[in-house]
Amino acid sequence: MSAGAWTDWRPLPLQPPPGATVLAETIDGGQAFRWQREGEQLWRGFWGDHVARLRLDAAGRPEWSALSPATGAALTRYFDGNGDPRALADGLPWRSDAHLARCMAEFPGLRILRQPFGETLLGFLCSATKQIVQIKQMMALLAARHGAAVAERVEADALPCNRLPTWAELAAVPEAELRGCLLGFRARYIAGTARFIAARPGWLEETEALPYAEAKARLVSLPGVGEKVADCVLLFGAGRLEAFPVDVWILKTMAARYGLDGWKPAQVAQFGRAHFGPLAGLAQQYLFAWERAEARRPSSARDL
DNA sequence: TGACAGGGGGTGT
DNA sequence: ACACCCCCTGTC
Repeated sequence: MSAGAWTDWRPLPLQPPPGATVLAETIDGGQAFRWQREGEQLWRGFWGDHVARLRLDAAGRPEWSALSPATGAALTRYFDGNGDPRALADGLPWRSDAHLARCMAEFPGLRILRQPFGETLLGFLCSATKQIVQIKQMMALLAARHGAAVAERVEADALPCNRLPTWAELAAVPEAELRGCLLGFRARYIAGTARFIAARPGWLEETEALPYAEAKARLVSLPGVGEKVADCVLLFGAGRLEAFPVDVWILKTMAARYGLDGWKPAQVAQFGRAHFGPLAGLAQQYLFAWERAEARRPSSARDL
């Protein structure tokens, strides 16, 4: 357990540096569910055994402060674990896809996070027919009630610092208690998945290391994990940028911007992989960010 | 202030 | 197609 004091602020050398909008979209745009805004330019996030604060300095450069100096290296992996974001972006077909180019220009430096595999699975098991705010509440309750503390509480700072429960820990939690964490019908899925994983030591780690298709086949065998959830876990929790999760937002945006009206999710997924290539998941994140921004815009400006 | 629908980043049958 | 849970949000 770390000492209960924040380190000094240090630069987080991300290239290109994300602005406030892109940073918010990256950590709080549906990839991760454990970042909380603490101020206009200040965030606090949890992943694995890490707790970090993030902010932009006066020049817009990202800085971090944590409870353990080791969190610096973990942050770099968290943000840059999939490789150089500039090279990745250049590998997308923006030259021949005007809409994609527009999305990328709107969110320069948007990244796919490299999160811990197991807790990404937990997050997306909670995501079915839920919005981000509600998923975040579920995660917060699971961590507060069933996760171990990773740091002493900082003085003059009453916020708890719990990591999420491991799958082994979740396997020991009665389903009724899971329902108490706002999980609803997802509690049964999580309980079932926890029992499955707890009974097979090494299964999750092996799955993470498998090639995309084999890893996905194993994930969809878990209760509550279908195509969409499996692709989210592989994309956001295993760096498999070829994964192309198709949810209702992507279904809508692909229908509206790519003429895929009436296409089924599996067809859209096939189109996405063929059209966007091996980095289709990154393209998906740009499209998703664009649609989210559109939805927030006043409808009068949207009809243009 | 408070009740009341409506609908929500899917999955399983 | 529809049930599955139940909380959030917008509305009266």
